[in-house]
Amino acid sequence: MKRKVTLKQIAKELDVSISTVSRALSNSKEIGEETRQKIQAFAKFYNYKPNNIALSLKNRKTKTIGILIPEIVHHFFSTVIRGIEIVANKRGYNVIIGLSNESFSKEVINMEMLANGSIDGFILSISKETLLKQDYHHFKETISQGIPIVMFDRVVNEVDCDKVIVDDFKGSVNAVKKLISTGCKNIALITTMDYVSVGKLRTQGYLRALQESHMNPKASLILKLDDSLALEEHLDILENEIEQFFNSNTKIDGVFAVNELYAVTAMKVARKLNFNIPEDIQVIGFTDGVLSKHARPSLTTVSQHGQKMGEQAAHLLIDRLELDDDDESDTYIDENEIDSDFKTVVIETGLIERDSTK
Amino acid sequence: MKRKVTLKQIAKELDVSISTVSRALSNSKEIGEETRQKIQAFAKFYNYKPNNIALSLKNRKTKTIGILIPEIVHHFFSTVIRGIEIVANKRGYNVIIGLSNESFSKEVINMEMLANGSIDGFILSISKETLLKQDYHHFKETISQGIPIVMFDRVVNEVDCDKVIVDDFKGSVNAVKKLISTGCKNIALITTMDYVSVGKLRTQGYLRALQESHMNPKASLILKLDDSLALEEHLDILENEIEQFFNSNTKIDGVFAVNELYAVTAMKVARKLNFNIPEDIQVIGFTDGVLSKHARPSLTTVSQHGQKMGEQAAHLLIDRLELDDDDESDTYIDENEIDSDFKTVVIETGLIERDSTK
DNA sequence: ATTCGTAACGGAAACGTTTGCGTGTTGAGA
DNA sequence: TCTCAACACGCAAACGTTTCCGTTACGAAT
Repeated sequence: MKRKVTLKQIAKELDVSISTVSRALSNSKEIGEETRQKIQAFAKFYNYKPNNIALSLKNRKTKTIGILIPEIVHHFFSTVIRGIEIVANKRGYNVIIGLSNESFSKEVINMEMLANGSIDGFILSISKETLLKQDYHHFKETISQGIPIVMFDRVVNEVDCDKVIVDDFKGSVNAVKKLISTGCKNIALITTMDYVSVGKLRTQGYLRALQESHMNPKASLILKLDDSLALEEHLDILENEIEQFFNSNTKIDGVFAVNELYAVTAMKVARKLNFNIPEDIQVIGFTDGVLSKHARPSLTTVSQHGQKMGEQAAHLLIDRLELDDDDESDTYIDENEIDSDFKTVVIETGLIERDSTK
Repeated sequence: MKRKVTLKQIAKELDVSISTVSRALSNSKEIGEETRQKIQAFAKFYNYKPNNIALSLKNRKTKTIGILIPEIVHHFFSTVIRGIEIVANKRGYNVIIGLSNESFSKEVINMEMLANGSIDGFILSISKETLLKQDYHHFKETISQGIPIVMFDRVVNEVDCDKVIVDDFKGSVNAVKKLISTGCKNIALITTMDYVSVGKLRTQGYLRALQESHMNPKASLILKLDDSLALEEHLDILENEIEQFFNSNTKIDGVFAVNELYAVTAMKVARKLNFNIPEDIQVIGFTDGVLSKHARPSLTTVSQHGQKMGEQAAHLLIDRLELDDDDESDTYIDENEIDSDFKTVVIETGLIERDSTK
């Protein structure tokens, strides 16, 4: 077991000082040609690599970014991670992952763990419980400690930071308009409780689309489901809920669902009730994941472009990190300047038309 | 922007020495009651948290484990990560993720980046390209540097380390036997090229099951597909391949596929060719993911229990890390002892019976 | 011969901790 | 009054780097 070789060991072995070794390896021309060659050869032979931790301590930056998400077994989130990882790696950063599991306390704990020097900045999506409690102190404290945050998808106005979102509102409007334009008269909405920002926006989009087409929204056409039903374990309950919903609204000829699972379940129920898709009922979902492609019939969805969101988020964060490098000067003057230029990047959604619509 | 407070600052502010502050905060009884209270109160007020990087440098351990996987947008891998994260967090570790994207060089690069002090140990699944090249020097070097590795799912005999696998062979045998016992006479196998270990084992399981039932395997019933077809972009090509396969083997009444995608695609093709499932053709897949639950009909699968694999892997790694703590003594004597007790944990597969089988 | 510039290198601080050891003060026992 | 614990605390090293600031030696210029 040959431990990694350090500068000190090289120095001792070659009978020079540590600083000479360090300089020789960084090709400083302060060191004589001969010694430099000797040191570099020795270092290469013993496969010297500088210790990251020591560098982090010295430079006061870790070159790693922390990702904090509610759940990882989730197509959307994992595509975002992939996006982040790609640009992070390309720009010389590592990513470290924390899962909140939709829990407020886990989010706080994780955040504090990583904020103690482990990472340079955060990219995160807020947990449901946090959104419910509307307690954002941990984000604000982290930011005030000089650790930048970039939020994606589930964001919140109360926190000043860079954000990356999709236009949930516009995406929904377009989806519902598509249903309208293909003849739907009674479009149902299957959504979640309002507290998760994205659910709310998608609901608003649905309403706006109806309004713009001079159609009256009916409460009976809106099904609000508890989030826990989205868990795989409660599939049957979800199915029952939707079946009841369908049965008490026989005229439904279009469904807009705020996520993939609701949409495919709606299709399943519709078929069970002997509706034909898309002839009798058309269905559109939000979030383009694996299910949409393989459902029968394949599902028309609003695509969120998770990977692109991740890439954008990573760029935003790293840009800010490297910008901060220069202004280490502790100039209090331009704090306002800096505060004010937080960006919110909006990723365009797309409507991927498949077989569940005409 | 209030930077994180350090021991030094507290010491200065309270006019004591750094060591006194450190001891007071760790409740050392070497420090007088009064000073201790004062320091603790001050620290709490300014929300002092020890700097992780400094601790890592001092303790020569980072309390974070590196995960290296081929792909993250993949149900199986993300469940494994979830498993790892859960026990890692519970035992006080963080996880940092690297993606090889099935590329040998990215695997090496990522490994070297993290091995330079960033992590205490690895949990990984080998990339396809690495398996093809059969070049495992990076694993061996990492291990010889004192950084333990735990491999899961895609493992390899050439490297001495802890491993966590599912019994691909036995799982496949059971699946195929299930098909046989329900009357299938001509069972097709849809698999990948042999170089990925798991594909090979599953193929062997298929053959063994036939053999034990005194059925002759026919080459015409085995479809070996290129891995690239598993990508979502090439769905149609995949579909065509399978359709041709079905057309040239009209007697097929059972299908065993080595992954979920091949299985659902086979079902899609079968239905298109007007076969009824499970009456005319039964189908079983490997890997229980989202698709299996929501396919029509729902797919009977061999479940891999990814989360459990992750949990086991994390336990194995952390156990070894904390064991190594004690034997820092540089005793050369028992190196053999230690080398020899590498464990290979086998996770039992289960057959989840759904509607694609009788 | 003295000064000076410069090439080539070493010392030490700093990043933020922990910890072994040393040291000063106090009180009690002889 | 002297000695000696015990107590309460400070110093400094160490983890592995980088970098600022010396210091030495030597040849050249004055």
